[in-house]
Amino acid sequence: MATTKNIQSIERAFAILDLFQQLGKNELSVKEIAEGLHLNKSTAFGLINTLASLGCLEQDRSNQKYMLGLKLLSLASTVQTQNVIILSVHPYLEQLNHMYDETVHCAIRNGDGVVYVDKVDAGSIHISTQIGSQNDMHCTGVGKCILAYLPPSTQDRILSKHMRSMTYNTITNALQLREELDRVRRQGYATDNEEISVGLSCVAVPVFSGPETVACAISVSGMTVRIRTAVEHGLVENLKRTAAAISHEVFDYDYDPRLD
Amino acid sequence: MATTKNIQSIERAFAILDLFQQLGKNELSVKEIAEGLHLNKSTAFGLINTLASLGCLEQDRSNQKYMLGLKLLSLASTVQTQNVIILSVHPYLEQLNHMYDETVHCAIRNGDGVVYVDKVDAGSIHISTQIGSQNDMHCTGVGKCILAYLPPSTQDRILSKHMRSMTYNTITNALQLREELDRVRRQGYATDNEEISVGLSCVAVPVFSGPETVACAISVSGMTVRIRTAVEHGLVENLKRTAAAISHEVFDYDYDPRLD
DNA sequence: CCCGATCATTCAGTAATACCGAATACTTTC
DNA sequence: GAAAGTATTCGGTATTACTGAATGATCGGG
Repeated sequence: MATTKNIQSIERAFAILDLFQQLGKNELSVKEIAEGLHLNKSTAFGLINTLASLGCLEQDRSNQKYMLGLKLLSLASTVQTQNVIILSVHPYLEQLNHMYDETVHCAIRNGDGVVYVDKVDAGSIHISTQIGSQNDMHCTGVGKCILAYLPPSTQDRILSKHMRSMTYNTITNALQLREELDRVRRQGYATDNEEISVGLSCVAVPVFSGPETVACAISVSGMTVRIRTAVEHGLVENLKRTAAAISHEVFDYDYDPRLD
Repeated sequence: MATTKNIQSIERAFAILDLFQQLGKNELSVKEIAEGLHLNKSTAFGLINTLASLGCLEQDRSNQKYMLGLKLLSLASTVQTQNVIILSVHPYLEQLNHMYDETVHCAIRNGDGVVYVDKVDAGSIHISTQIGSQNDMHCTGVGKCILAYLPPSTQDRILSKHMRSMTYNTITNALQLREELDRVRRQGYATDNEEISVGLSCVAVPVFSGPETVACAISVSGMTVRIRTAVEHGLVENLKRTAAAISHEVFDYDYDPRLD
């Protein structure tokens, strides 16, 4: 990927923006940023000043600290209106939402995690996933769908990392997760059985853009009891059919979703 | 603002990201970017390569073109979970949404326009505003609320620009808009009477963080007939009370919303 | 109210960087 | 299979962005 040498100031600029996420702080001073990234104070200032003048950072006049700017929202908005996958998958999400009145997600791989790129909320209960949020692969339905079809070397790397435990039911053991991924491949869908949040379950399916190539994953999430009922009413088969339809319509790729 | 000289490569990097929005293209080649920004081809390549390795751009392997990356979604997600205004205003939006079952927005000034920073959808009809999208001030309720309280010099600059006509009812005349802004200040609320989209109306109020200082604006939008009915049932007063409550709770600033 | 401490901001010199143009590799088209 | 149009690499160099010290602003304590 990063074949040619990267431009230092751009890397540093985004490191500054990332720092807010990493430290979980909504305001940072020049000093804090400089120290956090081991930069000279005036170097940091130059970067911050540039980012501020571009609207990526904003200064709170009362305490001189900086926070993330609205320009970033605006850029994300463009992503959502331009990304081919997000755009073309959205109507299918709406359709699933109408069928079950549960929260429906679409997620794409991003590095060693997954990013929720689109969401249609249920009418009743709101699930607090954020569009754009980066999530682990091992504890989400969409994550398992994507992980299951990654090349072995990538899988190994991700599995060898520490897997955070979120609930009593999170799979944090590499061996166990491998079995789970095997099952995902055999059955053609993944579940999240209260593995990220107690009381919340989800069913997810991979969307293929080619053989063994997963473009994204879609899922239906909600209260565990409700999801169980939905599964009894054919949720899994419905998701598989939807995924196959997306593969066909959007990616011009056909496969048999094996509805057994 | 831009007091110190900006760092060139960072400006250029964001100019590249902006280019996708400006040209309305979801894919751009190195050549297109270089020409669009009058950069040397290999300079552009260096910038693009860096942005790609950071996840801000992604390359489509089939045609080598680049598109906006998911990293931008992730950054925006952080903005939404960290921005004090967005966070603290959200529950009030929910409350308004529950009362009228109409779409509720919160917008903040960004340069000479406004950015919708939060939205709660109506159950029935979905309005196609994008969180993060930049909008004109002259044809939106929230825009007029914000414009009405800007310092005269800023107002003049914005009013002197060309105002795009969106519908039969859009105010595109500076004199007429000044009258409208006067009314907004006197009445304490603004309306959008099918000025951006036919059939769609909205009522908006400014949220003050200090005397003559508008932090953001909130609005309730929907089909014109429904909004009219809501107004008859006290929508305006409700919005004013909500705005005053936000000013008090969030910004520790009290004023009399003059409910007459 | 003044003094000292802390931090943001400016400035000027310089080492290092990113920029440029040319050369090369790759793709597509005829 | 050649040619045209791109993307990508490379090396020298002018420009740039980095650094450290100086200045300005702000806050708290005496």
